Amino acid sequence: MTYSITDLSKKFDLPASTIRYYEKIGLLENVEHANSYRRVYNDSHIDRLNAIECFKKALLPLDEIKRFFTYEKNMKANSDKILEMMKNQEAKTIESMEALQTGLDHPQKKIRFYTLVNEAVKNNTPMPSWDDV
Amino acid sequence: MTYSITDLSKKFDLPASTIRYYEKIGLLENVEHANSYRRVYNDSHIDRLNAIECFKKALLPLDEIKRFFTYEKNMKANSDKILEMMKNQEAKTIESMEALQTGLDHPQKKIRFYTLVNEAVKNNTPMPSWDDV
DNA sequence: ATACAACTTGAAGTTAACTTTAACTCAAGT
DNA sequence: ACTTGAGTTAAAGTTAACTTCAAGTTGTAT
Repeated sequence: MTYSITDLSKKFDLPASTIRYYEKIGLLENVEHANSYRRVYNDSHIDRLNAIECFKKALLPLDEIKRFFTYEKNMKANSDKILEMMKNQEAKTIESMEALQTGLDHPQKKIRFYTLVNEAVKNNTPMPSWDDV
Repeated sequence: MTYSITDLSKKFDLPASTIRYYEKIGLLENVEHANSYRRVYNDSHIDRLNAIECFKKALLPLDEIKRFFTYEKNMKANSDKILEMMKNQEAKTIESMEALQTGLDHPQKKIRFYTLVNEAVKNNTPMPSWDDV
């Protein structure tokens, strides 16, 4: 099964320019150019793009994602490095999630406060104070 | 109590250039310039920077943070907008946390797999397959 | 008085991850 | 043969959030 750049563009909801860009920076490899012109992709590229999208969601920068694929090519020799990288990323992600939670506290307090403000405005009752939340 | 830019720089672990930049884009307001020269900050700026750092952790972009402060100046008139903004941000943050979790699944499976690879290499036993994780 | 450290300015430079542009190339349909 | 549409290239432009730079200013210590 082969795919055109438009097929991938639709499948992954990425502009064709982005897919070309990923090839340019080495994230997508071994892309055939039919008649030395148009790009032709196969299932290995589908797998690769799935992995890229997954890592992007995990907030890995593209150069780290690329480094992962480089290591993965010889996983026997690089399993240590991959293991370290993944554990590292796991730690970062958890840290990031905790930061998000900390960041949420403030907005959530604001939400409670401004809900009270809204009610006060609507019911023409006295404004709340921060002690009320 | 007043503070120099270096005081704030140390307190918030931000380069002075960043603090000047925040003033430039309107995130820090009403900064006195002593003798129309050096910047002098007060406790309101400490509060503001605390809020900024909090929102940054919650991954709010600087222009949204600025918009928040603008609304907050007249919270009675803008409580609706603030409320909407905060709920919006809460939703985004939760979405982001879920994406992080999804992104973690892949690395975590890799960790399990490469742990097995590591063991196989060290013990000179057969390599694992993906079905083993 | 003068040197120096700490500060100032506006403008240009940086990084990541793309996007846009301009000019070009095919293959297929009319 | 000609147009069209999908694809190509290299290079320049974009956005966010800063950082760096060059040149100038001020209070304080010698």
